[in-house]
Amino acid sequence: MIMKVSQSNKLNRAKRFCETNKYRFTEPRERVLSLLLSRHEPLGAYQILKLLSSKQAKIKPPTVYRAIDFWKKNGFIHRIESMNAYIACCEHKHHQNFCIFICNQCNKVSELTLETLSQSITNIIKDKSIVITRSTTELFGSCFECNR
Amino acid sequence: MIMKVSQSNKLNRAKRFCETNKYRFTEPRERVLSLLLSRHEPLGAYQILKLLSSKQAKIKPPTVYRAIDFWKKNGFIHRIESMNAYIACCEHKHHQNFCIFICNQCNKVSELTLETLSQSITNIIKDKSIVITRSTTELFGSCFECNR
DNA sequence: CAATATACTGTTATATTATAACACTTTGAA
DNA sequence: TTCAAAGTGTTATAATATAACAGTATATTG
Ligand SMILES: [Zn+2]
Ligand SMILES: [Zn+2]
Ligand SMILES: [Zn+2]
Ligand SMILES: [Zn+2]
Repeated sequence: MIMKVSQSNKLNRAKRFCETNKYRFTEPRERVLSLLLSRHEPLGAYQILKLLSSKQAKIKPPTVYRAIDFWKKNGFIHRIESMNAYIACCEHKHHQNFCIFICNQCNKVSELTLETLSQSITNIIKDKSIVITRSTTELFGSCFECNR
Repeated sequence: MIMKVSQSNKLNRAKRFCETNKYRFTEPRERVLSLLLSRHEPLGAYQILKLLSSKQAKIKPPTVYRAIDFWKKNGFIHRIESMNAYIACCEHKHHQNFCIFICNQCNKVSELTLETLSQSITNIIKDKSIVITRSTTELFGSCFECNR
């Protein structure tokens, strides 16, 4: 698979992450993450399944879902809840203060860092004395490019 | 079904909404909305299905989904994307500036009005010159009551 | 080196969530 | 009364996700 430098960088980072943490950088894990890195658009689990299967070697759902779960748990991919789809994380910094933006027209995804968002969530929490352990924000619309 | 005043108020509002807009306030619609109003917790479509079915009269998935879609489209119920579940709208005012909070422990849902949230989204949009047509924010954690 | 524990994969089967398609019914308006 | 539109009932099936269990790869330790 031909990939851009940034993609192979990210894959290397993932590999190093595995080494550091004594997880295995196995074939299904590598293939799933590579695929998501190579196409920066949301892919459903069964799309991934299809794209990784050849006529001879059919991959099965659990193989894909396990790899997805592994990378998701470790912050390398995100699930887009309102689409049942997955994308490779493009930042790997924030993971609290971010939201996902999906362009309805070109289908591209970006992660927006939103300090003010997390700030406003923090504020409301303080008022209501609730504790937040997880949050997702997903925005749909049209991106800069599609917009002009 | 025994219901609190506020619930029957909301049901009446829904009924009036239908009259005003020439939609029909049909039996499946009424039953689905009543159920969601009576239990203010997230219910999956198939939970609704079960709760509305008796031994004699089994309801089928499309019946439930149609009612859900109808009320959702018209702002009377919300889908919680990260749970594949539905709740009755408890406010019916905002619908732009709100997010859903789900308590992991008691499973109660509340809708939080978040002007600052929409404000911070607005800001980021201005910067990036993108246009947002839809957004969801879902927060998970523990509520005031479960928290002390 | 073997023995063994652990993490991971392969496979089959099945659960869960959602929709397509089409015939039928209700309702209101022409 | 006829007709169009909105809505329901029903069957079948699509799309998404997980359970369960046997087998394999890898690292540890005796
Ligand atoms: Zn990310
Ligand atoms: Zn675009
Ligand atoms: Zn609401
Ligand atoms: Zn609670």
